[in-house]
Amino acid sequence: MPQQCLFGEKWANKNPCAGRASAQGSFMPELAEVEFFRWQWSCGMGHIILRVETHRQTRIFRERPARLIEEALRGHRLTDSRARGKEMLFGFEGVGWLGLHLGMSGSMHVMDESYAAQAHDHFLLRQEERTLVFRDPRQFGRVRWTAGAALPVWWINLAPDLLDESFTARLVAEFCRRHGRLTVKTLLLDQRRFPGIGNWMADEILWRCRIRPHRLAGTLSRTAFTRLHAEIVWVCTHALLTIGETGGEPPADWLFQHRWKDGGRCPRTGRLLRREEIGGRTTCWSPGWQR
DNA sequence: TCCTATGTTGTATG
DNA sequence: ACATACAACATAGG
Repeated sequence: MPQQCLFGEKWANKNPCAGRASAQGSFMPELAEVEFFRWQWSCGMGHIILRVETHRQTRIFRERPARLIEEALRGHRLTDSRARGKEMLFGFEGVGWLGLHLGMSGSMHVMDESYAAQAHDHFLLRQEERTLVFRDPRQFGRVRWTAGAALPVWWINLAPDLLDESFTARLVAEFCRRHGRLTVKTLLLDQRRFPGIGNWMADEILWRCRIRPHRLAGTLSRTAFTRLHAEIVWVCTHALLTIGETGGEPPADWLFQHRWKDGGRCPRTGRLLRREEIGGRTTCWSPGWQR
């Protein structure tokens, strides 16, 4: 099974976190951030989990008891690592699969072997030379475990990767027509068709398409479907090349850099950006530019 | 003190 | 049954 990783599986012995203090901070996980965090743990590949430490009462273990996961992982090698959208899957010698989701505030880190857990470090995998850390203050994240060599059903049923050739403009059009009464903003956040797109990516894509986020999906033209597809692919690709690879941020000519600032201006028109709540999520758009 | 937060899900409503 | 809307989850920071 080929891995969906833009950069290949180039893990080495080095710690990819080294010299990247800013990435230890808090950015919220969408497609590229998830890929970045998945990559962080790659330095643990091929190494045995000596011991697992958990905060057993936290919500991230609501699907499986923490104790079960502790016992399942102990003594086994981390041998597989993949991401699709916001979901991650780590394999252990055919013994089972660890599924991770970062929720709203999750992050992953690599610390030294004697690292002491901080308040929100709910899940620590101890290896001989390092500790793999799952941190999540708000506990909207999730840890799953599926025993056995076969890929978990929930993983197999995930929507196709947005950078896979099977993701086409036709699929976008069909989904928009099927849910024609939803705003296009709400639609882009649907992980069943657009895995990995989150709030900032949705706004970025619509801004590049010059489509107002309020537009009902059923009112979009054929041209709009084509543009949507193209910008989805473009934003995913370039987010992975910036955020995904380095843990940094996209360039100043992205909406990303302006969307949260009061008085932020559209990089294309220079006009003030507007923020409104659409479908329960704060949405940023550029009046006059998006129609 | 009150408001916000880049996500998902269970439940209510149409 | 099906699609859509929204409160709830838990914590930190402005």
